[in-house]
Amino acid sequence: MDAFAKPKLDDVAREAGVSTATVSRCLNEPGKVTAATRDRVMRAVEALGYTPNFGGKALASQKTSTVGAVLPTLDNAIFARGLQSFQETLSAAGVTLLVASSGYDADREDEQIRALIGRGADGILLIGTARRPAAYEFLKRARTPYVIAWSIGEAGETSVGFDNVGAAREMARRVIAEGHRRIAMISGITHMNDRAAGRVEGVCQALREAGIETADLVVDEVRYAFDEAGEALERLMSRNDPPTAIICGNDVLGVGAIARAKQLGLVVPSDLSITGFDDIDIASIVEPGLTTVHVPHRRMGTAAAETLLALIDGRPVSETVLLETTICDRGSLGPAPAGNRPRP
Amino acid sequence: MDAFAKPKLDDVAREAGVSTATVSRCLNEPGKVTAATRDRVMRAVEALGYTPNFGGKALASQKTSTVGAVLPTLDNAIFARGLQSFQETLSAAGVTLLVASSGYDADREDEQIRALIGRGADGILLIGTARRPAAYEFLKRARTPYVIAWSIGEAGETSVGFDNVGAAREMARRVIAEGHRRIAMISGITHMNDRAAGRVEGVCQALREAGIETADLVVDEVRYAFDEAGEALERLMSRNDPPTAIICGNDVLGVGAIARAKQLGLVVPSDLSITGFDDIDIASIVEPGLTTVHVPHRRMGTAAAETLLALIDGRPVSETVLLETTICDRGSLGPAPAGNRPRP
DNA sequence: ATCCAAAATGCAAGCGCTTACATTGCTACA
DNA sequence: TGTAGCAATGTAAGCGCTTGCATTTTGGAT
Repeated sequence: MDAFAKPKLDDVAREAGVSTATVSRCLNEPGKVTAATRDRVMRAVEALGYTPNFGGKALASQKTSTVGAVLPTLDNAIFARGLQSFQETLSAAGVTLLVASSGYDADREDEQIRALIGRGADGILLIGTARRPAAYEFLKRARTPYVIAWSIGEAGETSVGFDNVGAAREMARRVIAEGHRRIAMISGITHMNDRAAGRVEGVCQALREAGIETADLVVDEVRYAFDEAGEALERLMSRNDPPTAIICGNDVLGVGAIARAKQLGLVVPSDLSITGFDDIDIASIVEPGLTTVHVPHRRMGTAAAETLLALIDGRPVSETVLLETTICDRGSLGPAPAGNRPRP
Repeated sequence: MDAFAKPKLDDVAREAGVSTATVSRCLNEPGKVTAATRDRVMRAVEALGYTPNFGGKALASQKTSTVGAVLPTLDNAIFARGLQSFQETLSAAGVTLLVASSGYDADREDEQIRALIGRGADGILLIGTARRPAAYEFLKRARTPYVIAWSIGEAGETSVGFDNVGAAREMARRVIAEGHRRIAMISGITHMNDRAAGRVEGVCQALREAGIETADLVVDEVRYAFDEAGEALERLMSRNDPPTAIICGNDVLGVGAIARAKQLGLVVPSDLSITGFDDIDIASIVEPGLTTVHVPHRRMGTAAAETLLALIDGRPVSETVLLETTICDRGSLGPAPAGNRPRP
């Protein structure tokens, strides 16, 4: 073996005085090899600094021990946190993670799914259910198993998530129970985003239950960013009938709204109640603390990984893993003001 | 072709009435093929829903169009954010990203580096310089190019980072300029973490410059978590000579410290000044805003990706890309209290 | 000692793709 | 019309590994 060439299975076999088959078995099914041989082989592997060639392995075994994940963005703590535990679980199983992000764009998501399939991902993690049919086509055609997280998928799809509609409904009920009637939402863009849409839907349901005209619900859709939430808040508060409570689609929006409300001289929650969704760190750092829906992101990541691994191995999985959410009361939601609040 | 089998190059070739070589060229070097042929081939690809087999491709071409990144954790906005732009840049170049995390553990990092090399990563992104020699061994042996981010590497290493020592020194100078003399640090664990160590070093340098005994500098090392910072703060403030300013190793610690300080009834910055490092979202959400070192994480991610891609393609790269940091004044650093503050 | 089943090992055929080299089919010019 | 020269395409040899099957070895049981 040329000193500069990377050692291959053949070299190890020669060094150890066995066949390539035995070396391969040593590495992949050590139980099938005598301790003595295994020892000799391992020593040779060590001596030569052998690392299996990925392409060869993937080609011969028709699997990559790699799974992919397509997230809207990593730049939001909820996905980063979920991904972290997802990755840890995979890593413990000897599987590596391919990461792609779509920037909340359906076209980009299609592309990324395709790319991951092309990279030989044995399975894929997807966020939410709303995407164009083409994406599901690729997956089906490639026979690549996938798991949907953050939402509950349709029948026949495997998913690990929580009830976005129900959780938002519950939060809205609390808001209503505090006496609020003029309620608004700052939501993420609902187009092609079932989680954002579900949260709006949940709020609508609660309003209907309470006999509040849902046509009156003002929903201001913005991208998930502090500033955007701040601007939405200003828009909402400068209406003729400003809300007394604003339900935000997630914590980034909630915190952004609180920050701007304070800048405008509004006191939260006595002038205006604000709620969030997710329960990320900043929800407990901001003042007042953001009352929000706690979502078990880490557990979701772990469960998603376990489910996906099972799917890949052909082990049975429960089609749906439904995680519980709870409401964290931190102070940003309070009773509706008694009289009419002056406009800012 | 069996209707259930995945189509392969052969199938496409047959369908289009050309050889596999031509199909391959169509896909990889379209310029080398007549428009008419290309058309016919593409139509066949489309009709069959062909996707190249990753293993085959990797084996034959000896590259994977894949790069890896080993981060301490994704569960810190700075890494998540940097990784996001890193990934975007790669994706634009048709390269996919393998992600692994070490949990700030050197053994785990070794493992992960090995795993990524084993997965055929064409290049690897590493955070910081402190790791055991074995890790560099693997990289060298596998001849896998790598880029170090977040720090400046040694000569011969390619890195994209900033001056941790200098930035911390600058911050400490500011603190000293505000009249503080009893200064403490809440630092990340410095063992095998050159960034954390560098920040401590920077503070020491500034103290020396100012003629302050560095032996007096109390450094409380904790893991990067709000609560840990809170506890460190309590420890520091219950000393006989509590500090009037605490320089924190990053924003997570800084925000955790501010939160605990407020709980203890301390007013920041009039009773106690606190500074951070990184400039993540929460630094501007907490009250008072955290005076901190702004690090251009996104630009770092992008630059790291560009550098790594160049390295892989054998294009020339500048060994070191040094990014500027700036100090963001947000209010948590103020003048040292005139008299002695009562202990909490 | 002998024989046999079971365990360990070896042999060699692919896995699906790229690419060096050979071949074919043009164009253009004499 | 013949042919040099080049572009387009085809041929086929690997790339490094896994694995079904054949072969050898092992360790009892007789």
